[in-house]
Amino acid sequence: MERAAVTARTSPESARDIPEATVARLPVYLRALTTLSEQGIGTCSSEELAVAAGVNSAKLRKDLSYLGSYGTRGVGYDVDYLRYQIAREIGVTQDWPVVIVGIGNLGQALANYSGFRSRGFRVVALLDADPARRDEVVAGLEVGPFDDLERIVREHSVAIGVIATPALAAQDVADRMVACGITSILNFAPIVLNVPDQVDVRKVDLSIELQILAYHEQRKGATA
Amino acid sequence: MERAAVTARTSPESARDIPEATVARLPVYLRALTTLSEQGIGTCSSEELAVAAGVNSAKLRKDLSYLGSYGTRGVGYDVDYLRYQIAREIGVTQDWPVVIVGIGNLGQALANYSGFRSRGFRVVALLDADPARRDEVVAGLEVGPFDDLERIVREHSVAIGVIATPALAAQDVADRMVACGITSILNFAPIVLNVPDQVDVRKVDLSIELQILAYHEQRKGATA
DNA sequence: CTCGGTTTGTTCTCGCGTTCACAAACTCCT
DNA sequence: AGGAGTTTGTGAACGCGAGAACAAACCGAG
Repeated sequence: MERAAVTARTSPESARDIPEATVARLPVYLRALTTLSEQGIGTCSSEELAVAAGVNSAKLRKDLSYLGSYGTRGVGYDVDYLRYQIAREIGVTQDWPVVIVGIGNLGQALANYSGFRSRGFRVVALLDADPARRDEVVAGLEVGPFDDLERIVREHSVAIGVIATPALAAQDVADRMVACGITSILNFAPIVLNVPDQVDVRKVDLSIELQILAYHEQRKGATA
Repeated sequence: MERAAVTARTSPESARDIPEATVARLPVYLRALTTLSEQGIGTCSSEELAVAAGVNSAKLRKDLSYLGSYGTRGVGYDVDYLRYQIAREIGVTQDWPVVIVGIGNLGQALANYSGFRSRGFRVVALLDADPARRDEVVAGLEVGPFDDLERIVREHSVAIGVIATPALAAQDVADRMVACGITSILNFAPIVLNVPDQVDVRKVDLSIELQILAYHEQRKGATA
């Protein structure tokens, strides 16, 4: 498979601009490939992978083409090879340290979520401002005071923070995270965070998702 | 999510085709308006509301224009009036009954999430296939057997189901939900669900969100 | 009543993302 | 070796959403 090296352009590798929409789908492909691999499937066509990932095959091929030419015409894709290439592109071949702030119901659920560890993320600390939660052990980690944030980030070179606090505390937590040098935030609090441009924020909002479903549900009822 | 143009004609109001991107932002505006209202603010301009919602004001005005003309030129929007109009459009002026299946860490967190009740959703049942979880009381509700699904859906006219099970069980749960008449599913399991076209599915995937952050994080490091 | 200042609703343009369709490239069979 | 059958990678067309810009509409002062 030295062919890949031939098609490489000016930059050594992986420095092309990948569209945001494609980036959002790469993890889906990665998961589908992992499933296929676990089923002992060594090769798959773009059509098979597209079905497994829930997209259309043309889109899949175009997405993969941004990474390079990792398939073989007339044959398809080598499952493990493609899986590695996507993982490398996303950056989950090594582990990313993650800190979770706010260890309520949701924070505990996140801490216990096995999908993180198996997908390139390692929870290095659980922090909570509430002294009542201090020293509880969740998922094998002691819950520490929020003020430990700076030390944790420094010692573990944490770049990614997860906010699972109530809405009122979220902005303060975000500010502190940014001050400590965290540059990517996953926010579960139902509030719009204000952060500098160079910091990436992704929001997961449960009630918004339900409201979107409710809108469509309402329209279904109207036509019936 | 392709929403077919079902009834594009003949409707008094609020039946216009609202773009999917706009629908996804309406709940954000709704939340921002609620916050403003709680602060005692009676009127706001598109610029103020846009800042509170984290979008640009031209986009906000365009979004609102799909609903109708609810503002006053030279003045702005009446906060409570606009809030009601958006709530009505989304369909959260009445309560939607919701059933949650899979009462592990995440399911419990969801059951306890107060944002549901306050935003037009009412959790009517918690179900789990595991007998060990049976009869536990979570958020004031007894955890019932998964086989109760059909009865619950019928008795409460449930249209929206939440799946918080492990990946392996999720497709079976979805199939059963569809068979019972549920037409909107919020899926937290890391798997692509296969459902009929008329059923809406929204996916919340924690590790995918983190992987997207990791991709950008990796690129930041590469340039620095 | 009129005029200046303000803010909405809408039109227009541009860029991104999706999809189609097909040439290029590979395998297998004869 | 050559041709038939597959499947990838990509150029081109198309549609949707974002943002800029402006006319229409409203308020208040004089």
